[in-house]
Amino acid sequence: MTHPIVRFAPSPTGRLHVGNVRTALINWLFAQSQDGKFILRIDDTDVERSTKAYEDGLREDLTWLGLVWADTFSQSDRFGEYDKAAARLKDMGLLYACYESADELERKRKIALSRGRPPVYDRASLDLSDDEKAKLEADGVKPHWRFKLSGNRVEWDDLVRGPQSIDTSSLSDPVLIREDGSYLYTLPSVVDDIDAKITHVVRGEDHVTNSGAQIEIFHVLGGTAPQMAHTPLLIGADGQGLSKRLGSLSMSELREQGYEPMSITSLLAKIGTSDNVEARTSLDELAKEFDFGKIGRAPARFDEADLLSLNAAILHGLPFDEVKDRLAAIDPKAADEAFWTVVRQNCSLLPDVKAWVDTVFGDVPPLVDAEDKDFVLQAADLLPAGDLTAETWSEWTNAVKAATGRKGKGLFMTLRKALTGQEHGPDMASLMPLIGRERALARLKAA
RNA sequence: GGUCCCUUCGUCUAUCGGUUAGGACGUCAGGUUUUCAACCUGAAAAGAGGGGUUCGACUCCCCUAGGGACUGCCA
Repeated sequence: MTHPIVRFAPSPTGRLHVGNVRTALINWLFAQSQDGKFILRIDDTDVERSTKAYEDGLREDLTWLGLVWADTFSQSDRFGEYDKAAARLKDMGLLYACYESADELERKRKIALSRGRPPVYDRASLDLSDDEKAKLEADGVKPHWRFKLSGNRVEWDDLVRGPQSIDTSSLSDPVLIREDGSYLYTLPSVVDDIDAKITHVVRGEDHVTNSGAQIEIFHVLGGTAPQMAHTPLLIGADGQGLSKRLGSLSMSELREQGYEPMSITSLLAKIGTSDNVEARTSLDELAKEFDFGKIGRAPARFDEADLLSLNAAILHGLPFDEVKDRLAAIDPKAADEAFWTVVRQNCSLLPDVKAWVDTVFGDVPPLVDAEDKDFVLQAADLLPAGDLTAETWSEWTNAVKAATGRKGKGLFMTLRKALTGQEHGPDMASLMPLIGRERALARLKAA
C-alpha cells in the first residue's frame, strides 16, 4: 500500500471530547501503522461559532495525547479555493440557487413528515425561470445554493462497514453555500481532501449519508474519491449516546482529574474492536496493533470505570523517571523513587499520591479502637532498635505476636491502622522504612 | 414516516454450518507459609424472541422486539 494521507477535521466550536478523540486517534494510528501522514485541518468555516480559543484548546489536547500532526491548516484561509470550486459547479449546472427561507423549508419538512413522506427537498427552485429569480433578488431575497445530486446510487467499499450503497434520490440536495454566502462544511471538505491528496477519509458513521453526497462531488470535481472508513459511534456506560454528556468527558476535564493520556488512548483504541481492552504504554504499540478489520460494527461502549482501571494499571508500572516532574509538582516529598515505587500500586490517578504523602510524611491521627490501646502501646515498646528497614515489619510483628499472642488480622490490621490511620494501603514492610522510626513511634504512642 | 447499521458471559469480543461456544476486563474463590490493596492461580458466567433453509445453525433467510445513526442554511 502506498503511504496513506489522512486528516482529522474538528470544528473549533468546543473542546475535544472522547468521541472526537477516538476519530482523531483512529486516523493517527492508521497513518502511523502504514507509515502515512496525519493532517490536522481546522474546520472553521462557521465563523460565528468558531473561536481561536477553542482552536488552541484542540491543539493543546491533541498534543497532550501525543497525536502529533505532520501538517495543519485552517479552512478559513482557503475561501478562494472554495470559490473556484463553486464556480466550476455552477458552470456545470450542478450548483443551483434556492430561495426558500429556513422557516419555509422547515414547514415543508414537517408537512412531508406528517403525510408519511420522506422530508426531501422538492427542488422547487430548480423550476424557477430567470425572470422569477431576478424578481426575487430584486425583492432582496438572497439565495442559498444546493448541489444537484445525480439521483443514482453511490457505492463504495467501506473499510469498516464493507460494501455501501446510498440512494441519492432519497436525499435532499445538500446546501453548499448559505444565504449569507458562507460555506457549509460539505464542499470545503471535498476541496481540501482533493488538494491535500487525502487517501482515506476516516470518520464516525454519522457521516455515511454525507459520504454519499460528497463522493458525487469528488467525482465531478476531482475524479476519484478517497477510501472511506466509517466507525461506529461511542455510547456511554448506560447504553445511551454519548452526545448528551460531553461536558464531563472532555479532554480538559480528564486531564484535570489526572488521567494519563495513554489510558485514554488505550481505551479508545480498543473498545469496539476484537482486541482485548488493555493498557498500552505507547501510541506506537497501539499503532502496531491497529487494523480496520478489527473494528466491529456495533456502537462501542465507553465506560469511565474502565478508564479508571486502565489508568491504575498504567500507574502501577510507571517508572519513576517518567513521573518525577509531575510528582514534584504535586508535592516535593512525592518526588522520591522509593516512595513512588511503593505507593503507585495503590494509586488509580496520579493525584492520589497526595494522600500517601500525608500518610507517610504527615501527621496521621492513628486509628485505634479503645480495646486495642494497650496492645498498640505494648507494640510500640517492641519496635526493633535502629532504622526501620524492609525486614523491620516481619521482625516486629513476630516479636509482637510472641509477646501478646495476637495473630492474623487482629495483629496486622491493628498495627496497619495505628501506623497509617487507614485500612488500605501498600505493603507494610515497604511502607515502614518510608515512615521512619520517629514518626512510627509517635503514631503508636499517640494511641 | 423513510433509509442504513447493530444484537454471543455483567462488559469488550472470537467463532467465517458440525467447537466441551474461546479470550480479556469485572465478579467470586484460593495462594502470596498469618492484614487491605497490588500480584499469581482457579472458578462461575453467553448466542434477544419467533419462524424457516439444512442431516445439522450462534453462523444463512424472514418476522418481531430492542439499541445506534442519518433524514439541517451543524459538523
